Amino acid sequence: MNRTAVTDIFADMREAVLAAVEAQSLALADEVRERITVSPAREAAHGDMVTNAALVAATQGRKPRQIAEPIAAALRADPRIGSVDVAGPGFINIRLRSETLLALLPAILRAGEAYGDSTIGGGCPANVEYVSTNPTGPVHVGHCRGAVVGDALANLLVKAGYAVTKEFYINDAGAQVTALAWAAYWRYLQAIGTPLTEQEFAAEVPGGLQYGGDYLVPVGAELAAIHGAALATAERGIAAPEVWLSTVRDFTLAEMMREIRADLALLGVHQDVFSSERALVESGAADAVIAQLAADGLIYEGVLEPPKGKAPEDWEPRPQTLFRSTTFGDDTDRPLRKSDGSNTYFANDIAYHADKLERGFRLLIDVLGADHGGYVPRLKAAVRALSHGEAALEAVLCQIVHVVRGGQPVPMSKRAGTYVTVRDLIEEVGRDAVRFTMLTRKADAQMEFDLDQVVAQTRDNPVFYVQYAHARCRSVLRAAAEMFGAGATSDSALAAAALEGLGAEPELAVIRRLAQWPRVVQAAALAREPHRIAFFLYDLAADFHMLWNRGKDDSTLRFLQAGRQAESLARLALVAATAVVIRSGLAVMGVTPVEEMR
RNA sequence: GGACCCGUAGCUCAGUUGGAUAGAGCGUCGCCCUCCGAAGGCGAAGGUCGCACGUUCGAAUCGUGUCGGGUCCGCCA
Repeated sequence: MNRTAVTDIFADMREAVLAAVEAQSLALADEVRERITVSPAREAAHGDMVTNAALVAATQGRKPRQIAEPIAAALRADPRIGSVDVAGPGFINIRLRSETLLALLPAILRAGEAYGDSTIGGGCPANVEYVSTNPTGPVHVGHCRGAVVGDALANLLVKAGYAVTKEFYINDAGAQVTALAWAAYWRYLQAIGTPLTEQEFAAEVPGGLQYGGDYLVPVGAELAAIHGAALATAERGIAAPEVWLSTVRDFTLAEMMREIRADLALLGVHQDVFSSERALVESGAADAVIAQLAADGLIYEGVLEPPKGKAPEDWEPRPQTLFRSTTFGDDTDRPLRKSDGSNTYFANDIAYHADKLERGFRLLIDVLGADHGGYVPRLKAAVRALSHGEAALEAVLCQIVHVVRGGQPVPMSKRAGTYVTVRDLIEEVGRDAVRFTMLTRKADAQMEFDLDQVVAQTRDNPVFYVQYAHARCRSVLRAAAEMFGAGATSDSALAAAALEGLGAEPELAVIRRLAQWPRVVQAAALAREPHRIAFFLYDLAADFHMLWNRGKDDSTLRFLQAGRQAESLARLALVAATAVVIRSGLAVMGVTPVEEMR
């Protein structure tokens, strides 16, 4: 649980830079200090790292280039640094001694997959809520992206030092659950041999028969096996709801949640807490939280303005119980009670988030579909009001996924129940391809999921490309174990290998990339953007594939040097460290590293 | 009418939270296997970062406006 920061050469060098700046008797305000960064050089000609320290610390009297030079001089005294120069408007370019870079390899091998762990989360209790759906059917591709993004984000936050709980909110309290019960009841009547036709049955259902998919057929059969004909009339027709509704509803809900959890398990998603909206409602939590807000003067009875330009036909002003969300930046105040006095979904959701706060979470992240974007401001307002500003709600919005095959859209019809389920998707392309591909776009960008591309074994399929790099690493290490014995080629043995033979440019390029892993983790965690991990791994794989191919032209770059064990082990340390970082990244994404391609 | 998201190479997308000459893949063209996995690699061509102002040493990134695409907007959850 407790993550400790492991080697982070960028953080180390930033400390050195700050010390060098302060040695120039430059007083740094905290906000100036914060803005000083040490980042990878964009171009190899600039060295390994660049800092903006002189640009940031410059004042009217002291121009960037003037203060850069003494800072650079101070840095030159650092034994880890090879050379330092000042360029452009006042950038300080740092080139590390190659020994400094090489020393990362044993550090990475000793740390293993813990390399990249960070303490920036500070143990902050964080709750990541994702998938949260109406339990009315199997998980389909629309939920899939949120499931993967939420799960990877939670993993990422763990790696960054947050105390994370993964949570699922079961929306099991609304009218659609009653509709689900009717649909299951229909399958039950069919199972016991009702004389009713589907049309005759549907005519009796309030709101019409929904959820026509055949996934409820087994549920109906099980109900029949358990209850026989006891839930129907003597003629096997529709009995009074008091006879069957709560029984069928509860049973069906349990079955649907079992299905959903099984689907999520196929995706590799295992959440810690499942919270029931129904349980919350029945406990009276919504009324309690409304009373709490009222005590703070944030509740009033009022009439909302109709939306401008798009007033519904049947609009008529009605007094409602309203929450002053405008106090916290929302556009309009929001209703908590319907005109019949029952609570809105929003009221229940406030109670749910109040519950999270009571459980001690200080960072709440909701992973939602983009169609909930308009709902976020009122929820943020509620969390700010309830926590008196001590906790924050953040929303990660996932845009829609279009499934295509060979450029043609795959039709999805929810009404017919034939829409693409996660189960179908995983059967076709595999769990790892689904998870990785879902993370190859920013969450808030629309995505095309091309069924053909994600199984293609070419460079334009990032899943394959990254897996291939790892498989190549493992392949070399297997060959090395044959050659030198498994004892000499384990990660721990390689961590002790002498590294003098290393240091050619393509090798250093890989090590520079490995060096970035901790700061990638931090930046991705702070931005709540797990997709950055996927792009980092793709870049690392590219560096590694390049090195591999350079070995074809230049035999000194080959990993296995016949008859030269010391040189081989030095290169194997680089290979093993690369494999470690790929595994570390894939672990965040929830993707299995493969030993060989098939 | 309003809110949120997006707009970067012919196409699909990154861009390290304000840094230097804006990067990948696909597609096009030209190369590299006697050799650890060529399921790969190297190179060339391709750009007014939608547009216009503004903020400052410096803008794809921040602000305002505007155009285009998407999502949403009181008793649905």
